[in-house]
Amino acid sequence: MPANAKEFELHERLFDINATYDSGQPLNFFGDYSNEENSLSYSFNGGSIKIRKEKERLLASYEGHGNGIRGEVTRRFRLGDSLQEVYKKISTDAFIEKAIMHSKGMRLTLNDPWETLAVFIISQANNIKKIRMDTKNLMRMLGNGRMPDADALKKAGISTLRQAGLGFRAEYIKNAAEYCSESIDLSKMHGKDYYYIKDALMEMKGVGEKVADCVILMGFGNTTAFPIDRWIKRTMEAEYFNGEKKSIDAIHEFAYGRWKGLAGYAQQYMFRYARQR
DNA sequence: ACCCAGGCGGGCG
DNA sequence: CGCCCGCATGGG
Repeated sequence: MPANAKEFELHERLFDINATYDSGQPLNFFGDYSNEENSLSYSFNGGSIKIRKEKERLLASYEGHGNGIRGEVTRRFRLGDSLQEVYKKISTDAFIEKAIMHSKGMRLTLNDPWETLAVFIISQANNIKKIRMDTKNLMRMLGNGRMPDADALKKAGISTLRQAGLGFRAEYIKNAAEYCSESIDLSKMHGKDYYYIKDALMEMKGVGEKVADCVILMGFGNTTAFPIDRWIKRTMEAEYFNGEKKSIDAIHEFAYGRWKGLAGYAQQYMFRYARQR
């Protein structure tokens, strides 16, 4: 650790760093994980934050100038949420309990809304390895190692975006970048109503219900949102509907009825469990 | 060689 | 509505 990186302890024991990283959340795409020291790092305010565990102690450090790092980490990993309380409330049946046990200590993360929107546009009909690769390409080519903001992406040519590996999603990203730098200000939408944000996001061509729900959950922190991708749809149909095909609307209704304002947590645990099984 | 991937828009019946 | 298809690209 460099001399200017002061390390401090966070008093949270229920935190599985590997599960949190390896969960298809935005930090899985623009953060870095080290196997040797079980640490997760990501850029913040021109510097770099790293969290790691030593025995059962959770430690964080920051490389660069700045303060408020404790607040950033607390907010980013939702340390204000008691996972024990969350588990108690969403443990409605044996299946979800298995999913929870499988990733016990996985934190839901709260990320920058634009960055969340961008990575989940890239995620369409894509796999996690390649989403990560595409994201890193954008960071290297257009963002000086950080996720490029809407302005930077707006100025990029479609051919550049295709070079980054985005394929047909290049048009969607370009479109979203224009919309977010000209027509709406995502940073002013925190705390707004679920449907208000959802409608605003879905104005963009290339942003459908799934991507919008991901942004509401992981970009705005509304845990009512329940993103339904192909894994969740298959899993929900198998576990809760006797294997019958169900519409997205029907699954949403069921999930909200069952897990209420914590449906997003249930979704994240189910997603990781389904994918790793 | 083939199939799949944290979808979405558009066209068709 | 629901269904199906193409979309671009790399990994298994």
